[in-house]
Amino acid sequence: MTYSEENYLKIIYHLSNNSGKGIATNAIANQMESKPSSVTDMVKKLADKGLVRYKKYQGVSLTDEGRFKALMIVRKHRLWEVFLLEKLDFSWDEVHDIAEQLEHIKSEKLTNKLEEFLDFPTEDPHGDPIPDSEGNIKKVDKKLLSEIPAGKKVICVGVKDSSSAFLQYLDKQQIALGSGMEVISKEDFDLSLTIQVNGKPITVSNKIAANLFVKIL
Amino acid sequence: MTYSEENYLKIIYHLSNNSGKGIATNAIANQMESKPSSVTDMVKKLADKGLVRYKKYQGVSLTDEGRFKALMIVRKHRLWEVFLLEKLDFSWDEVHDIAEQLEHIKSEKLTNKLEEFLDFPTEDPHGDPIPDSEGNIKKVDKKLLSEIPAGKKVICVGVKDSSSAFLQYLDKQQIALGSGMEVISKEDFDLSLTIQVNGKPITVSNKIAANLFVKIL
DNA sequence: ACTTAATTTTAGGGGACTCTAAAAATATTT
DNA sequence: AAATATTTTTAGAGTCCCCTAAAATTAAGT
Repeated sequence: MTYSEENYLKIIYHLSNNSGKGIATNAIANQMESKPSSVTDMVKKLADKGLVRYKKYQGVSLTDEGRFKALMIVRKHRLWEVFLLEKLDFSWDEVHDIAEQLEHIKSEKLTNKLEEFLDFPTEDPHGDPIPDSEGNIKKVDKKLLSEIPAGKKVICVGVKDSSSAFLQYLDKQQIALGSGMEVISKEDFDLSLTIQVNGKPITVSNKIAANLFVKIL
Repeated sequence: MTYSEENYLKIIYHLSNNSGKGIATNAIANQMESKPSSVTDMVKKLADKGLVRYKKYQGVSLTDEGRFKALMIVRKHRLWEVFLLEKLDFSWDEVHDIAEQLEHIKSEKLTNKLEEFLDFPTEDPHGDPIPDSEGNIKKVDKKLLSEIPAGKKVICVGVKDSSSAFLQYLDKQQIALGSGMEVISKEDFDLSLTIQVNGKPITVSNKIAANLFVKIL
């Protein structure tokens, strides 16, 4: 598998999560920062290799083999993120970009030894579960903060967007994985939330709330 | 810089070591496991970028900028080798191939943090010096075992070939970096050597001796 | 020095991946 | 349901890197 094929598989995997429908060419192109026509070409190639199912104009979905391959890339990505944070002292907003490169290193033995070196972590620094070497992945039940009604107490368990900008915002607000918070009120007009964190109330936009995963206590 | 350009630079660097002459197209092609015509193409590209000096039929040599870039790749390669051996418990015959991939990861910060994590090693598992972040590299004075006359006592300081096959042979003979040995005799016919190692004499072919670096005591 | 051999370069082409522009199919609107 | 808008695919082309085969240059042998 080439670097590019791996990236396509990974993105198709990330877009697959819920609905049973095929993934749209356009959606893949947006994530890949490429053009729909390029996606069509690549998707045909992946279909020839048996990694995706594809019918013209009907979108794409992963085969079992494709899903497994994607999971192995996600596995490597998240293990390297843990390594960068825990062993090399990177901050959680720096690890993603470097892991995008490291996820393509091909050596099963390396991946497994790295996992052992890190003491078999089950989550990466953004709260996402790490698949094991068989491709098993823990399903975490989590909701977006934007979907929580006023009055509920929650705990922060992950982020949807792992861009530097967003993660640095969270650092500034002293919000980390494990932070407890309570939804005080929700503004109907712009869907912004007022939440109680670290003992004081703060207001966050809907865009913020829609990128923060929480678990209801 | 692309993956391929980096490999060319690295190989030109390794071939440059002594003579002041340009490196032959053929020599590069052999190391790259590609064809001379491909080398000509790439070398033109590198020359356009100011990384090598190139005149038709005259061979290639690195510019200062090219040399620095090559040193940074070598630096990454050797640091990752140390990581694999010391932290992940790989054996010295396994680290080279994985490091060939890891050397292309682009993040100066990662390289420097890795170096710090490993406690600023000065040599890789094969005895080769590790360039620092400014591109300074220690010159080690070492000779090939094949050039040592009978009667001299030496210590093993490195290998020229780092293929699995050769390193596993050394393991089998219980020869490692730091092993002391004495040249007992040299056979004129095939240039094979009889050497005293670990208290007992063994005979090694010229091919073996020409791939083992030693320092005279 | 002249012929032969080896090396190196050019010429032309192929595969992987990407793009733009135009055509085809599907979705949406009225 | 017809017209319009959107999405998706095809067609053709460009870049990067590699190849083979043939031509040019340099090196070696007699």
